[in-house]
Amino acid sequence: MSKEVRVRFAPSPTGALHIGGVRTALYNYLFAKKNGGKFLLRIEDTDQNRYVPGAEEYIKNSLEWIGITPDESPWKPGEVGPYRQSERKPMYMEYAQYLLDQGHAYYAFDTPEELDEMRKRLTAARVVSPQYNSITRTQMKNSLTLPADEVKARLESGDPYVIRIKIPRKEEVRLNDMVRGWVMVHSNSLDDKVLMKSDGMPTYHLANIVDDHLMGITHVIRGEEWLPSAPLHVLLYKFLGWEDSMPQFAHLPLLLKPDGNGKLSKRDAEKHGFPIFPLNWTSPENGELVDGFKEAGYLADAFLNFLAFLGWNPGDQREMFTVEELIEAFSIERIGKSGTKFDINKAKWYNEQYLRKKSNAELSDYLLADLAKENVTVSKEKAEKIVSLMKERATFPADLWKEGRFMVFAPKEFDDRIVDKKWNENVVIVLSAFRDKLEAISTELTADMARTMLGETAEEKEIKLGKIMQAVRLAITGVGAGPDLMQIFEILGKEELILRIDFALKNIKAS
RNA sequence: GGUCCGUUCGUCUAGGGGUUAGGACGUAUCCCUUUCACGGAUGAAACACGGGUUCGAUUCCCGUACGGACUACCA
Repeated sequence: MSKEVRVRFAPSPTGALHIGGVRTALYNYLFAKKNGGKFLLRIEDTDQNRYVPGAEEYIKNSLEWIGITPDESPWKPGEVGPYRQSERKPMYMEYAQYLLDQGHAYYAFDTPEELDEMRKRLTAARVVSPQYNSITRTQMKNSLTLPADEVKARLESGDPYVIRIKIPRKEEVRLNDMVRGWVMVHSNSLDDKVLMKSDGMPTYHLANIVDDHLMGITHVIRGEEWLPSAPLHVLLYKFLGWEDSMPQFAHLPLLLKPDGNGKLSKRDAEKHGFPIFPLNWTSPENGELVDGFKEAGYLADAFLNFLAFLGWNPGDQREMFTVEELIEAFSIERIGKSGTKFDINKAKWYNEQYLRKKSNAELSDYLLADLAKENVTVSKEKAEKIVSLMKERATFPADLWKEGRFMVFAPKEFDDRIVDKKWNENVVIVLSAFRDKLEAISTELTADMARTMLGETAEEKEIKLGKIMQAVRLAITGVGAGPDLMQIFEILGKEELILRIDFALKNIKAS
């Protein structure tokens, strides 16, 4: 029997969660659920300088918005906590010490200035990539070069030090990535990465391996930017004696800029006017507010569906998926290898599809909320009617109101272009006569009635209805295009219609 | 520069030794609609290049080009 699948999403609380991060979280979630496993959230806050207040909550809220709440997290601890690396600080030294004892790590006392100097010197000597490695470490101040008593003295006197991994020479490091296959790297190209910082905190590399091990992580699904350091991680598992329980790796393709090349950034989002964060984010540093997908009007299920398809596909031609269906269909084998350019049009398309699937009742809540902001109230029933007319033409819930204001507010101005083109005597004749007929009826106006009445009126006046239809629309709505006019008439009702016709007749002047 | 990863329509992708190289977004045209949108139909549009291997390569191999990631006491 194989052990339970456990995966984790491990972001750093350094700011708003980027859409790529959300996708990583989603894939982890889908994989966990597909395999009946657990999805954990671990906060990687080992860099205290980069900690941004509010970022943790933001991550939590973002995941909750799309409904992928972790099974274990700082807010819902399981058995393997704490779930914040800063709170796990005391746990790491033990493993660093073990590596030290095994000769797989060493103390290094070089100051930042000395490191800088070393890099400058190597660059000047035209060394291709200046790094702290098996060659250069022999010229630096560390427990490999310094006499044992000096090392001891330095440690005892509290000299600042870091612990570095001692990368072996001439060793082939290989790993079998679930999306990329075998990746091989020669240890000579690896450098002696810092494992423990001078502030006593582990670096990502150590913390990550220790935590994944201790938390029973079986699969590491993360962005491709980690691929170059994966061999280092494999070495660490080996040195710590955890080779047998080493998780399987899956490195996800990157999300790329929509134009040109490179990794998708906040800058691109601004440039093209689309969101890049799931939720609104107000930077604590400068108070700047960046729009999130949610606030921009993207529906959670549409966003999730869209996100799932950024680098993955089910292998058949379906593309509308609920979370449950995604879980069912998901597999790492079907994740693509190449980077994915971000296309906001596809996101909009998904949103339209999901918007149309929503019931009028549900959608009317959005409309009612928007109306409330302008201190307007209409009945739920009327709101639903408006929504049913508007939803086929909306991309975002806000469009319901933006494009349908005339359903509630009588137009005060009329589109000049349509006035110029379509407004004439015939329109005035038919509209006036229609208005009087409206006044004469005693029942509620229905769309069918309106259609018949208007048709008859035009016939009586011997005017082609087609010639004046758009002008009639203009008189009632102020604009030249929109949903079926007769349906609008029904929703407006005859009193409102009469008022609007009177206003139009009085205020529209043909040029 | 070095290491690693990648490359099918504009974009996301399916496919995989013999296919009219399929779908979706976008786009064009037409139909529907007394408007616009929705919807429907149809079209334009792709295997980066060069060598192998093979009867045959877009598919396998090698190179080249191009793109990307990484190259911190950041994750």
